Amino acid sequence: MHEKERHRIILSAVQDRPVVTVIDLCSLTGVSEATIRRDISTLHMQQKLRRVRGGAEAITPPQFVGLAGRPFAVNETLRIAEKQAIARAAVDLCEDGDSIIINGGTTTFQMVHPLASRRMQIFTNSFPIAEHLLKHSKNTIMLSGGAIYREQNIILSPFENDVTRNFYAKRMFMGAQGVGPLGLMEADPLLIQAEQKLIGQADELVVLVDSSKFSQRSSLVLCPLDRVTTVITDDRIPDKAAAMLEAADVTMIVAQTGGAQEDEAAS
Amino acid sequence: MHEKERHRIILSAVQDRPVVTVIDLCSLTGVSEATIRRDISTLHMQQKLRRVRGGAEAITPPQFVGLAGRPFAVNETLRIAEKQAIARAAVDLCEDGDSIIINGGTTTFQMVHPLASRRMQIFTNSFPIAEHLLKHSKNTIMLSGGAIYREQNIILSPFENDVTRNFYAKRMFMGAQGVGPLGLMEADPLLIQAEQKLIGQADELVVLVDSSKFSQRSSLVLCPLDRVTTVITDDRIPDKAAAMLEAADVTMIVAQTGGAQEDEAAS
DNA sequence: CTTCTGTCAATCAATTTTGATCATATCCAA
DNA sequence: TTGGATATGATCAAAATTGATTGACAGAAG
Repeated sequence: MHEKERHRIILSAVQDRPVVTVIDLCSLTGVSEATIRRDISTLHMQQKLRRVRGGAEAITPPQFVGLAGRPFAVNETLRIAEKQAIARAAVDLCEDGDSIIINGGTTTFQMVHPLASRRMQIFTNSFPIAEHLLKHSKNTIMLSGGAIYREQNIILSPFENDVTRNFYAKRMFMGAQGVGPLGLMEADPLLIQAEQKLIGQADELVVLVDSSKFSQRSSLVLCPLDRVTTVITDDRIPDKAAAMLEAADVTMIVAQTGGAQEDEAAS
Repeated sequence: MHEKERHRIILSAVQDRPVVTVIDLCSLTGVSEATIRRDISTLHMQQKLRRVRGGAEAITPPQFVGLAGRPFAVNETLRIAEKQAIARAAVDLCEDGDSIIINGGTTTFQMVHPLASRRMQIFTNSFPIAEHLLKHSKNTIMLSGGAIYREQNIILSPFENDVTRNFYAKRMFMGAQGVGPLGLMEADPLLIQAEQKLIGQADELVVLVDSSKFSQRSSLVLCPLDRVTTVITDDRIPDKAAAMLEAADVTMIVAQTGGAQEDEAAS
């Protein structure tokens, strides 16, 4: 058994379980404890795992959901003011009693705050959105089934015939990584899959993107612009992008980031 | 039981209720009070929780988020010791890597603490169980789709062809309102519907019921006894009930409520 | 006021884990 | 094949963890 082989086995075992003991790894590899300890030391130096008393544990990627219950810890605070203004404009499109679909994302997540005082029927594939609305609102919440992907914070089923197909709404709200002449773009294939599953279950497609997204380009095209009914963005949208949207016959709503809007806050 | 595992379980338990006593954590982990106190001290230094007299509390004050916030607010504290012992025995049946189904309920919810240090595939229709495991464990979580019923805390889809049909597991764990000669009984038709949807997706059916459930009678029969593989209960089970289970060829596991119990069961 | 109970810190013994050392085995190149 | 370098296994002392015991202390009960 070569060193590389053992290291692969150790790393594999560490991924399988929260903690692996030296003894476990001994019986797994058939070598002595001393060797396993040396291997763990080496891998610890290489940051491939963390060494703990009695064995090793997987290096924990920065806990996204763990700490204060704040999902999307990294992205959450980026352009927060714009996202909140955009999300508020999105909720303003709705009335109590409406059925809507909300696709998971950091921008759409901001819709939960204005939605807290509403009573609507909300279908989502986002666990944090469902969680928040469940705790802080009286909306009816419907959830798509499937596996929970921790990194993306969405629920996705690999099957075609799930409950998603049985829910139909007037509007669907979603974000995007970028918006260009080719349409909506996304970086993560998993998100593409989740979004394409929901598109088609609603009449109108409302896209929430802050103005920086018009200069973003990603590798994967989600859907063409003419499928989009409305784009909500902030007031720093480039003229060229506005023209592009107009040419594609997309309704554009510009949310004012400034304070002009906040005294008529709905209760 | 290694230090990391204990810490996971302690943090998991602390999130569950406003305060956890040292004794609780002893029976939950199977180690001595001294060790638990040392662990609490360590976690207190790490700001992972706050240390209080008699035990520990979460660093974030218990969120008072209305009725639906704390799962099962009323039932939660009833017979908590029995439920925890039963739930622990249930998790002891499983090994890392297993696929299981957990039906929502107050007893099955207690499985989340011993599950915190596991790495398994878990399918559930309970939002609180999914939420807790997502935040405090590394298990793979799969969720059934549908509407979230706030009172029962479960997710239920009225459709036949949802993702539930695509998940199959070795074992399914569930609670019940009562157990009698006719079989498992439940009071809420909604719960019946949810449970019947999951029964059949697993080989073995493991029922978690504290001993008081053998004198309960409810109006609705969920399934006959011969569908049940195993019943886990506590040591106050009446002889008559034990005989009934034996007659029905049901394996019975009696979880010891007291602190001194088997801890060599693992692996 | 006394007693009792539960909690906690300190201490000690037992066990486990670790680090270091050394002898042996294996591999690679000359 | 030989020589040297490296990897492995075994052994043992040091260090860390754990469980049990003890006494101190605070609050409840009598």
